[in-house]
Amino acid sequence: MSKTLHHGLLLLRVLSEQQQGLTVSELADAISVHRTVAHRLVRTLEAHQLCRRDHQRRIVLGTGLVSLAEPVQQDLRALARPVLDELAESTGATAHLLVQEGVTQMRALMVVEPRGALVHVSFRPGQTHPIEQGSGGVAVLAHGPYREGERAEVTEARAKGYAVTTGEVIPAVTGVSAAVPSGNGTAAASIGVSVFEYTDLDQLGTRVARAARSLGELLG
Amino acid sequence: MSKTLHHGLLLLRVLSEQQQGLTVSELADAISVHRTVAHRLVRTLEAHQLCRRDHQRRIVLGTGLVSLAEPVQQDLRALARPVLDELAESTGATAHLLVQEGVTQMRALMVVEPRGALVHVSFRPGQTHPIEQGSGGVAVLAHGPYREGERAEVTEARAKGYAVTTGEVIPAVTGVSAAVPSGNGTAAASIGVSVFEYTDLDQLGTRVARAARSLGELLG
DNA sequence: AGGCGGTGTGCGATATTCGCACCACCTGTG
DNA sequence: CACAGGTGGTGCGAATATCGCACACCGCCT
Repeated sequence: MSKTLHHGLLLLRVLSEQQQGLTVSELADAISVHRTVAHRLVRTLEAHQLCRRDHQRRIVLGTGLVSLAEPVQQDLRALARPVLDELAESTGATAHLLVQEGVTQMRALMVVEPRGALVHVSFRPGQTHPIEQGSGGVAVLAHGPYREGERAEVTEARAKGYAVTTGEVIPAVTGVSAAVPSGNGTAAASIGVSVFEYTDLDQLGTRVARAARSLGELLG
Repeated sequence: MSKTLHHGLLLLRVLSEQQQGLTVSELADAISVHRTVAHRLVRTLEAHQLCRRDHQRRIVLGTGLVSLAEPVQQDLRALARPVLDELAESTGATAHLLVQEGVTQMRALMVVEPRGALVHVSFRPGQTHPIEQGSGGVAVLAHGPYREGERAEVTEARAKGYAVTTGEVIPAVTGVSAAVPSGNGTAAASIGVSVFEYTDLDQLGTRVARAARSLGELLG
């Protein structure tokens, strides 16, 4: 593992968690390197437009990152867009696409908020949470074979075709998700909705499951 | 400038331009380093989830990038979202938010496509082009003082309040943009629409200019 | 003036990286 | 079946890029 690159990437992570901007000294402290080291790293990041100085000369993330992030899972996102749009519109709830990250985490890749809904759940793409928690991870786990000691919610989701959890990722918010099947039988993604409250859970579940299936078919 | 970090960031850029995936050897050739060096850099990037192996073991960008890119210009994007939505909806054209990058470039930060339009322009956020070309850059230049030898389009845009160019960024596409004023009189961003053809250019211009002004007021 | 906190820059010591050599694996081929 | 040619991965000594001290500068406040 490259130490210098590692430190540079740590800087980016620190910057992404503190969007109000940081000084070089603060960055150096945050990743436990000498101030001059952080300074040289920042210069390099600036040259790639991954960070810049704001109006107060504090260091913030740069717009080059949107260019880098755009192609990430481009095919999946392009296909998921209309599916999520339709799901958000028909349910009036916030629809999301999650992908498995490693073996223990799920990451939000897309979030589509419904138009016209007076109140709806809102959260940002990029967020991660343990795969055992939340309806998306449960749905992905339920798409795999039965595992000794799995959560009851996983077993139930395998039977029903969709997963439901409440308050595990966002307090007081209920998630309803289904796994997106990929060609070889595995599932590394889920589609779902997040709601504050619901009336007909089963109807929500079948709609989510249908959206997940249709995305799976689009993926081939 | 840190050489190792520089090389790692070059790898990310190469990966972002070739989304079909690359091998370690190809990456090494692309940035002119030894294969083992590229290998070590890739390992470090993988550890930060900035790249991963796809189903064919080829190296592609990782989802960690969406977490890093999310907070970029978060305040500006959050405020611009409803303005762009309204602009795209009312004009039936693709609306975009561009920001100045350095002194010579403009970068697309947001693109909102109209809903329900049968045909519309589509392009990806993150793209950059010279500030002299395209309506967005012209609008930003026109917001500044008169400069000797500036393009006629800039002078005209300063008089009209919005800029119009055709085929300078995307062939056969006409852009109509206005600068987003920021508090201290400078403009580092523009709002605009892209159309294949238009009927009432002046109406389009006034709508764009109104959207840009309203975003400027939101920014304070 | 003087202290303080931040930024930026040479430069020598040394820790880090470089890149060769080597091994393992897969695949198509004579 | 042996072999060539491609990729992936790993020790390890030599080379070099990095580290971090020391110094200078700037703006701000007391």
